[in-house]
Amino acid sequence: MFPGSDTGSLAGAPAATAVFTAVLTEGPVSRVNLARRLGLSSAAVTKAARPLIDLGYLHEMAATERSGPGAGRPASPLAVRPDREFFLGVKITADELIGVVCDLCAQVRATARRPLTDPDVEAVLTEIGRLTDDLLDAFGGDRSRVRRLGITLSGDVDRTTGLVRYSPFLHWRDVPLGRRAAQSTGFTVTVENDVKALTAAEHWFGEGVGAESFALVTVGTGIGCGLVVNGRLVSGSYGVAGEIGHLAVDATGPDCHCGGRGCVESIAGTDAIVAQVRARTGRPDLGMDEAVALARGGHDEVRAVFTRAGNAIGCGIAAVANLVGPTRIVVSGEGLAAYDLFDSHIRTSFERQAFGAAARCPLSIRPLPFEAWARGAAAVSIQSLVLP
Amino acid sequence: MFPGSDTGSLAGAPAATAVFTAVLTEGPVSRVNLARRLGLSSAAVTKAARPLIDLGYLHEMAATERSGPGAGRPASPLAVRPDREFFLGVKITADELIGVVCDLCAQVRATARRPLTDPDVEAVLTEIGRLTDDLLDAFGGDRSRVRRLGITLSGDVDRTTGLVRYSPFLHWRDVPLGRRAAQSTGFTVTVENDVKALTAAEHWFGEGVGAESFALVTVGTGIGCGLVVNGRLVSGSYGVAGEIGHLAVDATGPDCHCGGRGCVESIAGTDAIVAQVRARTGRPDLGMDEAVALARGGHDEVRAVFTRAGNAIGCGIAAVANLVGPTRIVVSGEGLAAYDLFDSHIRTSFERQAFGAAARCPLSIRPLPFEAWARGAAAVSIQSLVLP
DNA sequence: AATCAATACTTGAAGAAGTTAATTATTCGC
DNA sequence: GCGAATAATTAACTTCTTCAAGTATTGATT
Repeated sequence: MFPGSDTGSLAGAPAATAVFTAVLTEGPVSRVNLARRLGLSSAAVTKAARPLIDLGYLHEMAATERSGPGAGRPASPLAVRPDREFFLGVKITADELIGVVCDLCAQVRATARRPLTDPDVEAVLTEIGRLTDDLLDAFGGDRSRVRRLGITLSGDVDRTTGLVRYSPFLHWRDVPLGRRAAQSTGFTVTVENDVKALTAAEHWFGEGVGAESFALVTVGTGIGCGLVVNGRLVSGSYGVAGEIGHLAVDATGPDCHCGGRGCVESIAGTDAIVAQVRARTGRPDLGMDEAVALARGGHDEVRAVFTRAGNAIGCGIAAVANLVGPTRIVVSGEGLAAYDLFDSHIRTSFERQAFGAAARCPLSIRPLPFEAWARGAAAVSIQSLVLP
Repeated sequence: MFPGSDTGSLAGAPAATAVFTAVLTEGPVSRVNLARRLGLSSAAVTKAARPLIDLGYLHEMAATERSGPGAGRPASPLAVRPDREFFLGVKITADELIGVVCDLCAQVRATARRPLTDPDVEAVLTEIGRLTDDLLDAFGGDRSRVRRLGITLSGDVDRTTGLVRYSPFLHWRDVPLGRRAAQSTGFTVTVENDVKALTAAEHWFGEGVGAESFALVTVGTGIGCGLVVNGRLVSGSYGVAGEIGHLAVDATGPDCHCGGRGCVESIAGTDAIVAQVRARTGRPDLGMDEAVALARGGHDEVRAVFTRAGNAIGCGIAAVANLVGPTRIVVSGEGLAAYDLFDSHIRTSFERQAFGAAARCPLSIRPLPFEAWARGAAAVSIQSLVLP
């Protein structure tokens, strides 16, 4: 198939795939440098790079760094042409679709949203079609360069077939979303679980770049975790992986809706926090924003709820560090809007509970921009260029 | 290098390595079957198999299964010749060396032990030399077919270089054990962490065969876990992985020697159990055997200690299932001598705490024969034939 | 300015590894 | 015995990669 064809993926030639992926994720690199990193000869890199350059995916940059005192021919580092191709990303939530257009470097070029009222498959497909139209309008660039669409949602998804095995919030079972969306939109479609997609995005284009293993923790109503181990996303044999939210961290903790007890999510999930704050303040109508306001205002009992939540999250993250030993960990999600209330407790509890040198694992705690989830969807679409 | 050379490893030709590994782990298989599993053409399998047969590692078996109603030429399945080569395995513990001789199929052919009194590197090397001599004597077979030695111990080990980065129980730091043992014994030496080696053994030759992901939990004084994800052993970026013993499962639990609180090991480790039983019975001299006897005899308070321990272990295992979603899990270790006291509590707690379909993960709970640890060492030595 | 050493990249021949398609081998059911 | 079905092998070819040699470009030295 590749090289030469403008129709499909860049997969097919092992070295070409490796070269493209390395340039995409690790920025401009010289051929010699690539050869060292990939365990190839520099001749192989030269040959693998040529068709990628000819197709417009890569180009040579002017030399930047001087290579030391002694001289030598300066490198012509290879870099990605971000404008070569654009990618749509759509994240399906319970009440809306969030969409972005990204370039080849996963930079967001346009965004759009649409409310979602009906979880029926046909209705969702229709809305996806409208959203992609909106996105293309907002994008304004060359539409012929937009050929791929990534869709993500919470649930058990088979990326290779585009099948949604089970999605609780949409009440879907075995929906061939990839095939259906490809038919209705005409794009090449990739479907992936939302947390895994966000993890993949961070691994290729964010703080996880270059990490052999990596974890991304999302904090919100649910608490999830995406894992990269030995350079590959962890999928889980029974459709379950990264369920950090249902680790048991408190034997005397509350019963969780999952059937377990003392789960991280039943202590630190957004809903759980609100429930606890309501119980302690005796105000059954109170929401998250008020809870945060009370805590920031110094209400001791409410603060204690956030402290306990932060500790639970820290224990969960420490569990990830102790079990799989990621090179780095990113903590994110809409639950971190109240970031200041959690941050130090997460860190303290993580450092106490991480075993030995695992405590050295760098922890980035930061909220996500709203379109990050949709960017994750676009990122898996970018990955579909080179992954099988 | 390979094919043709009798000197080194069988690595070098990707397909040959894959074929050999598949035949080794998945028993006699026909070439066509191998081709399907490995994604190769049957021609490629034929070519890859020939040098392995010529070197005496594989042979053709007589056809066994009839291939259905309609007929066809019967397969000549490829099988491993167990006697082609033998492997030494040595596990270093705090007070003794345990050694085995295994054949190519990881069947134990001979065993030996030596007490260890001095943790000094030179002393350990000397004892390893004596133990391998004892093993060869006990083996009685063709010594020229014994060329590889695997050594395992608790601690942070770099398998690729044979470096023991840190081993607390021997007080070793940065000991090049692989190189030293190779010099002193003349064997090709592989060094690996003991739990990882046992996991690898179980993955290639035990209950983990064929599993894309797999976990082995060892229960004893320490509680550890080896993980295989996407077919590869998990190493951990900071020398930490599989530390299931230091997951926090009880926010109100005892302080652990690791600095954390409510760790599985501080509740369910052998030492922790003994300490709790001593405290509850007021008998400070009591040992594990007496504790087990009391529990079996129906002493309620002592039984409660074992129940709590089983629950903690179950929570830890559920954490593994929720995070990495292994295809199957084996629980083992000397702490399971009192297997009957744990078994049901481990299962109950696992099933309660495993999220959704993760509870379907098959759990094998069984004690280990004493030489299993040394067999793990031999297994990594067998793996060194084909792994880089 | 000419030369040298160092580094980056390219080229073409040669080799390794895999594929396809045709061929041979062996069995069952008729 | 014959045809259908399955397994294994062979041979020609494709693809990818390396090796060894050569070209390109720079800074430092003379």
